Amino acid sequence: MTQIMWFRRDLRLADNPALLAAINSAADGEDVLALYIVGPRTWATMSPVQQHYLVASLASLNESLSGNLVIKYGDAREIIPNLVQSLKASVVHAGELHTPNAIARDLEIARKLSGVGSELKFTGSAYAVAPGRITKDDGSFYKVYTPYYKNWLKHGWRRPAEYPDLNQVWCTSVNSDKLPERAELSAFDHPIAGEAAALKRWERFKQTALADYADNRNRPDLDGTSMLSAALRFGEIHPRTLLADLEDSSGHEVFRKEIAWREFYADILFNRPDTDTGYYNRAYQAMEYDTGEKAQERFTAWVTGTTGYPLVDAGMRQLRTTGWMHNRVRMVVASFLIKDLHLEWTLGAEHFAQWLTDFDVASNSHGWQWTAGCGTDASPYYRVFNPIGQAIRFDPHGDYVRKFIPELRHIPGPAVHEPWLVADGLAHGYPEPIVDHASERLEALSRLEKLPKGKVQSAHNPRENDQKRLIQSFE
DNA sequence: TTTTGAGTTGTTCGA
DNA sequence: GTCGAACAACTCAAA
Repeated sequence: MTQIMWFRRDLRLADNPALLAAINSAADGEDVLALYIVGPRTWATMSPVQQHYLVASLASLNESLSGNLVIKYGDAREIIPNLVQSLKASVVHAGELHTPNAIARDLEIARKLSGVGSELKFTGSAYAVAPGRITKDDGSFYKVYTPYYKNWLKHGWRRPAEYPDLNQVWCTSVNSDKLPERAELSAFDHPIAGEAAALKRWERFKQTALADYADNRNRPDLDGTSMLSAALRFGEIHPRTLLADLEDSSGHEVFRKEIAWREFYADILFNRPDTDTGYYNRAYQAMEYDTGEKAQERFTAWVTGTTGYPLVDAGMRQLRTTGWMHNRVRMVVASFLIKDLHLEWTLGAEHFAQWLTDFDVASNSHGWQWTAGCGTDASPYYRVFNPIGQAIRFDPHGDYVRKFIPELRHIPGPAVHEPWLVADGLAHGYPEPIVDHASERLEALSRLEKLPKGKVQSAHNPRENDQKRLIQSFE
């Protein structure tokens, strides 16, 4: 008999309750299969940076498991039941996932397993407080961040789980599949994947940047953020591990709130699964967007970082070359796509999904919807980012822009943010602005005013009962 | 049921 | 250059 540990978004050994459950459940004579499954459709839509990061993270996990990680390539709906039958596995252990597609898939697998006398058992999740657990007195979920945060704090979380005993007998009778070839990476630096690298980065962030996080987190020109987003997305480190180290000072508090934002958006998506790609506030479906050839050209300029707005272009190029973009810049490029180019936020969300190594459907979709105005925030309609104002404020010396835009490196200081005002500023091929921000801002405001006023329409959620049933008691 | 205060991240304009 | 007001109306949470 075999216990199966199915790694998904928890590519680590430390503080991994599902792994602990698998090892502790293995009775005398039972081994444990450490398994990861790469889905062909997922793989095909991943950017080169995402593919390389995943492969590196799996290699790191495999090393921690002394080479006993088995990687399969295919549909988990087939692979899991087949392995259960061939190994006569009694239980498949996993950390619970809370996004709509994962819930549907896990439910299907759970049904298949129960049909053959086995079980898909969830222990733990990717969150300090699992989605669905924080509710108001009437049982409904919070739609505003601040009261959610207060209750999230009050709810609290467990201490990190103990380290597993690796003197476990691992199942070695299953062979790994070979993954398809990967596309080549750009020459830029990329984050180092793996649990050890994540812990090291956290230690370094704590010592160098956490104290000033409240001030510096908005500065893309500084090394002021944790750079742990990809590690959190792949579960190389658990938010509990971070929270356990935080104190009461200002920088620590702001960082704690960022962790809570991640959990808030996961909770919103869990309760409104239609918002993975759909509008949270459906009144905005009536928004007027540009279409046609000109819109297509503008979208291409946005994607390739050739809009003529240096901060926007630096961010878009950082995304494609490193697989990451600073949070402040994400808001600026999002605002630019939606309010300056008048294109639908879903286009931007899809592009981010393809290129961000830290892509997380809840944070991505709701981050975009926040900017678009259709998200949970009661965003004032007049909130339109000025791409030049933001650049001068948050990249005050122009260092960030020059790093990612070689055509502008000859312009010193903050003048780089308005190269068309500098003699020879556009001499190295950098384009003129493709739109005029001042007039596009007014255009965006006028389109927003035309939207019908109305209550946020909550879609019926046909999977609600299934989701409630899947909530385990760990968090 | 009604009421009250609050709601991540902004910009512009005029004094 | 700095600073406060204005930019809508609405939903949400809690009393």
